[in-house]
Amino acid sequence: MIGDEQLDATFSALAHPTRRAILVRLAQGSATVNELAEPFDATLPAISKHIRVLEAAGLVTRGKEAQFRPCALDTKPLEAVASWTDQYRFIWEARFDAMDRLLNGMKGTPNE
Amino acid sequence: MIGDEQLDATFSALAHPTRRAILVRLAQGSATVNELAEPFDATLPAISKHIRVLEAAGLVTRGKEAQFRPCALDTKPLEAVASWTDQYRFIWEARFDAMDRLLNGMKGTPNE
DNA sequence: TCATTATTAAACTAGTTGGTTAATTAATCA
DNA sequence: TGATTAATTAACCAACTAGTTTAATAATGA
Repeated sequence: MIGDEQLDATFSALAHPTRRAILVRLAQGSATVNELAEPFDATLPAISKHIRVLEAAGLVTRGKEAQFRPCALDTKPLEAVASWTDQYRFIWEARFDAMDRLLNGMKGTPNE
Repeated sequence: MIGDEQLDATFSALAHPTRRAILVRLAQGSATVNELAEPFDATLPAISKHIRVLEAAGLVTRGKEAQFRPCALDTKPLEAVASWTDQYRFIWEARFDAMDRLLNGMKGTPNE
């Protein structure tokens, strides 16, 4: 199970496009801070702070190799997000099913 | 498809426990602002502001009935979150599969 | 009309966020 | 050792967030 505070940290980490872009990059494998910073206009300290936020949320783990501090993705908090959203899935699937019945002209509704 | 800004708004709306609790309540059906505020210690204006944030993210839609402004859940942004997290699913499923092979003593790995 | 109920607006505050530049730490390399 | 490279820390700032209290709006009901 995942606590409220863990979800707070995860959602707020995911709320920034730069941080989401960093995660997309890390999905392809580990990278150093400089490598991660390269595609962005922001300064290195700014990226460093974003990485910290991701780390605090448990989305990124860090190693230590020579003068590099390689970052790696940890998907556990994303699994937690996925199972949180799953609690609403029945609602949008119900909506989808209703749409589907409508489009197919089959009324599987109570009054038939 | 969903833009970056839409995801920003959605994730940051979901980053607050009070707002997530409001959504849980709304999953059971529409409610007025006062009904939504009832379980919390916060003042009514505070809850009103939270609802606005949810509304701005498209997670809540509002009606107008007499002096009530009933809130209803809209799951579209949650679907967007679910499909965003899905792009990482292969990673955690790979991890799960590896764990599974390990526990079952079957080495389906390259060197065999 | 007047009082009540539901909700929002206004004004303010403390704390956080996201960014900057300049300085510092720490490891490698010549 | 000294220079270079990688990354963080410090100090600062503007904008935003989450909350408050008090006041206003708007519809209902006596």
